Amino acid sequence: MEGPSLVIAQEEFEPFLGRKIQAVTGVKAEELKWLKGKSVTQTSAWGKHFLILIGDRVLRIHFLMFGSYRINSVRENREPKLHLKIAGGDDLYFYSCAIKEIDGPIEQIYDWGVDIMSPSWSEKRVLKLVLDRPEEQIADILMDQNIFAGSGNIIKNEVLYRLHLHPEALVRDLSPEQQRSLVRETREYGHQFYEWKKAGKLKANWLIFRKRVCPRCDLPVIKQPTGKLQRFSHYCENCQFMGDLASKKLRKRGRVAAVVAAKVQKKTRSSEKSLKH
DNA sequence: GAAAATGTTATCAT
DNA sequence: TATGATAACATTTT
Repeated sequence: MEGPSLVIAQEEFEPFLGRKIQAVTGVKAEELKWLKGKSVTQTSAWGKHFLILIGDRVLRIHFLMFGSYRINSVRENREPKLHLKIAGGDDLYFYSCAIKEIDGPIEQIYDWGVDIMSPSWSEKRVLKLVLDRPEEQIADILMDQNIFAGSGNIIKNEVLYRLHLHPEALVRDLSPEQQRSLVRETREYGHQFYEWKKAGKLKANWLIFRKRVCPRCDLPVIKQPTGKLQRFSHYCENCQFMGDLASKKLRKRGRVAAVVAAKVQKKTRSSEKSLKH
């Protein structure tokens, strides 16, 4: 689950705030039985962390790749990690997720300036963090939760495709404009993701992720692990480039090579000339 | 039915 | 001590 989905979760949990927890069951019930009789004060989200505040205690839920939650419906043949029975007859279920109590207050442990979904998101701060890592591949940068909290593999691939950037391009090979648009577009796409997901149209709007051919040029999509993280990248070799500075360098190298070739040619010609004499 | 995949964390090795 | 590789976890989709 990526960041935008957690914002939706947070909205869906609002009706249960301040209502008494009548019963706690599920795999983690024993260690979480202290929840009984209490009520959720607030929920929050930072990146992919779903935070449940109960007074001054904080539960952190991470859905990882396969986690899910249900409100007033159960998943068949599955035991929830946690099931909260709420006064008034509502039920909250958490499946296949990592639940951990953490030490608050959350404002001191989380920096919302890097959360792509937060109103406190700071372009300046994020750009600085990106520029601090000139040698890294941008595919790795977009998965780094300390820089783009909430961004995941879908967001990574879609953003890079939209910007015509190759996943293996290095931060330092991007022009300053490209570096800035990388930062802006990731947040922008996160919000787009949120709207599409709420409308049930997320998959319909994927351009490159899990696609067979490039929607722009019809060539086959490359799918291979990239960077130090070795997560799969989906990209088009024809439409995504290594960055403006990288291509400038290549062009320059090309020009230098051409000049050298011309010199060699000239030299050869003149030595041929002197041989004739 | 195998393999990959909206991902992170703990543990062991270097 | 820090960095890196590997395993563990868990379940739907391809």
